[in-house]
Amino acid sequence: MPRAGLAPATVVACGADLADEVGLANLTMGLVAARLGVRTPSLYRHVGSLDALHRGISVQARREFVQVLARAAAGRSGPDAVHALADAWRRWARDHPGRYVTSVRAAVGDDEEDRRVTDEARRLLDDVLAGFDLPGPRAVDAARAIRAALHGFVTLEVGGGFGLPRDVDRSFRSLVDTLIGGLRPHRDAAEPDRTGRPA
Amino acid sequence: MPRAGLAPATVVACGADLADEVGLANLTMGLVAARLGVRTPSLYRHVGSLDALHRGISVQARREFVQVLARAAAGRSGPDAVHALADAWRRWARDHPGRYVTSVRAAVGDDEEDRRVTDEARRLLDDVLAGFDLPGPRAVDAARAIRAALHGFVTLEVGGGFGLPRDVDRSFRSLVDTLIGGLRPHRDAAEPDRTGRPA
DNA sequence: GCTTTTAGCTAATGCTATTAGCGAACGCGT
DNA sequence: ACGCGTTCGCTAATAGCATTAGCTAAAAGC
Repeated sequence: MPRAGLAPATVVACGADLADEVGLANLTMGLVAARLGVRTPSLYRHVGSLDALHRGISVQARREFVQVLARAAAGRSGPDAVHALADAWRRWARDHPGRYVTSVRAAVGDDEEDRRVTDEARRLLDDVLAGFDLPGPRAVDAARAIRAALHGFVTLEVGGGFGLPRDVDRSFRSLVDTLIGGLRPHRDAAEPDRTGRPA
Repeated sequence: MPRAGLAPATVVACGADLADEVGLANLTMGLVAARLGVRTPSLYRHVGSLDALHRGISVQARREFVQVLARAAAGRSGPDAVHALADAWRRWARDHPGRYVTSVRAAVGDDEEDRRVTDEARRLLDDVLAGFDLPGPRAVDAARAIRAALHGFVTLEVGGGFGLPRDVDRSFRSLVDTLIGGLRPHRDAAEPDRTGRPA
């Protein structure tokens, strides 16, 4: 019997593809094995468990995701960069729903690779926000706000959470504009400008 | 053998409690049965399947959630109402992580009860936003923005997505303020300022 | 070529959801 | 109080999935 020539990365990559196709919740060891032309127990030579497979997919997904975001934001700055980042974020989540779900899970503390790619993502967002000259704590708040808002939006969108699918593009742009509006460096604490226009 | 006196609502309520305690993903028919002092197959007299139990929990959770939000926003208006709503939203999600996860799932079309409570939630948010005098389409965008941002924030928070647990309160307030900042009625469409610096 | 490692296989275990079918408990009308 | 049909909770059984044990043969190193 000729060997299949698998490797951990092969199994993880296949799992990632399947997660996008059938949904992470329906991803099964048997499904991965079938696609790889192999019997289910054979996978355990390459990934320790289904949980380990999830973690592997998560790390791979984050790596890909960060790269896509970095490419989108490259050469841009300010609001332009934020819009580019947001659009890429949303598109990637829509194109890779399974990967996206895994990518949000908190990194397990003991996984070095995991921590590294997570840090990379944080740095990317910091870089995009650097042009706004926010003081330290406000930069943290801003990064969290953008992460939360974009994540929430794409989660609701792919989950069918929005009633009508119509005009979702416009709603997304509006959300991103609102976030950008909150990036003005002044306004020390928690009482924004309630009277004037943003620019 | 004396009967346990179960009812669909009993099983669903117990499932909701357990979902909060052990996480929705770890909610099992056997667990619910054990807590109710009953054997697993007995549950099937009251709920059709594990999936049906999830749907039941979802509807109950949404009902409770909407009521909490309504109570929080009652008697307030404008930014004050938005803050109250947001704080209640976040607190409820933290106190009921299992319920919260189910509550976000898209309603299945054929469930009348489900649709009703979902509409109720939408109306509540519309009411809170009514004080901002937003033109129709902008009100839709605003509602979606708030839903997305709050949902994303609490999801990341309960999932441990934020690196440091410190200052999360401040970040949340900052996010809500930013959202409120985006609720100013003018600014006709979705093209605020894409060229210069935000302020 | 021979040996040591290791990938992939079959067989087996355990957990979970779910169904079938039994006997007792309950509600109701008399 | 009594019978009677309905319904509840139970045991037994089936099926799917994750995972482990242990065999065999391919691959890799000498």
